[in-house]
Amino acid sequence: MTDTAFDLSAFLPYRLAVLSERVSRRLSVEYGQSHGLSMAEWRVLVHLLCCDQASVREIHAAANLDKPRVSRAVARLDGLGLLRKDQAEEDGRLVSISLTDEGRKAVVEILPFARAVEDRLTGVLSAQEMSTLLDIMERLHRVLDRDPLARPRPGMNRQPGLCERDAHGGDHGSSPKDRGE
Amino acid sequence: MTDTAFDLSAFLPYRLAVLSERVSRRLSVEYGQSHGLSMAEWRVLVHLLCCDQASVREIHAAANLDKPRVSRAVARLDGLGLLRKDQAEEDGRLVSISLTDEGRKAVVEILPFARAVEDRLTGVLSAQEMSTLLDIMERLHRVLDRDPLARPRPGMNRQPGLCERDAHGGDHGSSPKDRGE
DNA sequence: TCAATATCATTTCATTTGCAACGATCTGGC
DNA sequence: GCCAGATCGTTGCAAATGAAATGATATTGA
Repeated sequence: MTDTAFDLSAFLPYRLAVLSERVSRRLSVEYGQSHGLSMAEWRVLVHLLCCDQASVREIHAAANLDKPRVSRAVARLDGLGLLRKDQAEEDGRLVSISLTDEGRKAVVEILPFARAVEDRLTGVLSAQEMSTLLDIMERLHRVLDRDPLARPRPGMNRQPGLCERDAHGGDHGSSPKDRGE
Repeated sequence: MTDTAFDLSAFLPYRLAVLSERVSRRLSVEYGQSHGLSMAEWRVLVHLLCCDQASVREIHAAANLDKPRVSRAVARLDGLGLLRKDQAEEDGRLVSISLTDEGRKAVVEILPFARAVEDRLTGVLSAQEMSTLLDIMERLHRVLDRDPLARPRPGMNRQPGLCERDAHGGDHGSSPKDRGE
């Protein structure tokens, strides 16, 4: 048992972290340097572009950001005039968040550059490799889905490509408390 | 041109970030709850187990941690008695960092659990899928290697599995300043 | 109707983070 | 030998982070 032999650089969690961080940082150049946005703010804007109207909770669930981060990102974007916060009519607790024209303009401006970063990455993969990669990632997620010590998977639990529209239709989760949100 | 259609959950950088963060957080349970270590501290210990003796700079380069993080992690681990800081003889600037027996004991204790997390992940992949995944990740890195706006790739630049032993043999980098470290 | 509980968004607060600056040390040219 | 420039590790400091607390609103059940 050669238990003391361990190569960090071959450790899958480490490799994933290194690649992911490098990609994320490269992407952040596109929304950071040109528009002064943080990653959280970028994700909020992108999600709103797709969903058109969402609550803090929905963004939290769909963009892999904890609630305080969403709340602060939304507050700053509101101050910048990139989005609007309206009180939801059907539920006084919810905040209905939607892009302003200026906000939409900003995202649409950034989008091609973000796509370009992604395209350069996917450009070195064949269609089948891409499909294999997504399949592998999905299966790794499923391992964690079965692991009680792992966090629940964010967003994209339901049909992919569908932007959650069931804002208030009751809670799907099982945990009784506000814990962990 | 359907420019306003954009699904965050299908965006590769986002998918990578979500998976990586979930895996990292699951792993952190193993070294965090049992030994009260942070991710930086865990990586420092693991690197030392392999390299046996290293400087802050080497750990910084090999473990994907910026210099202040390494410095602080090392300081805390020193306070916990898990490692030792000696002044390097050949260069008064360098600090020679090495595990204490207690430190080695701690890593070796954690290692099986870390491996178990990795094994559950890799367990759902065939040998060929694993090989494909590593190949794909390597190619994605190479895209960023060619991108001047991306960060240089950390560590594992040289032969994989080789623990850097060229502590003071001159600088390999090209940038003239202390910038970005 | 009213009390008990749950959910939503925000805020509080202690900690962590990361960039830049710093002092100390080493190297190379003169 | 000596001085300019580079590198090493640490620290300062402002900003980001995240767990828990808070206040407000909804829902449930008696």
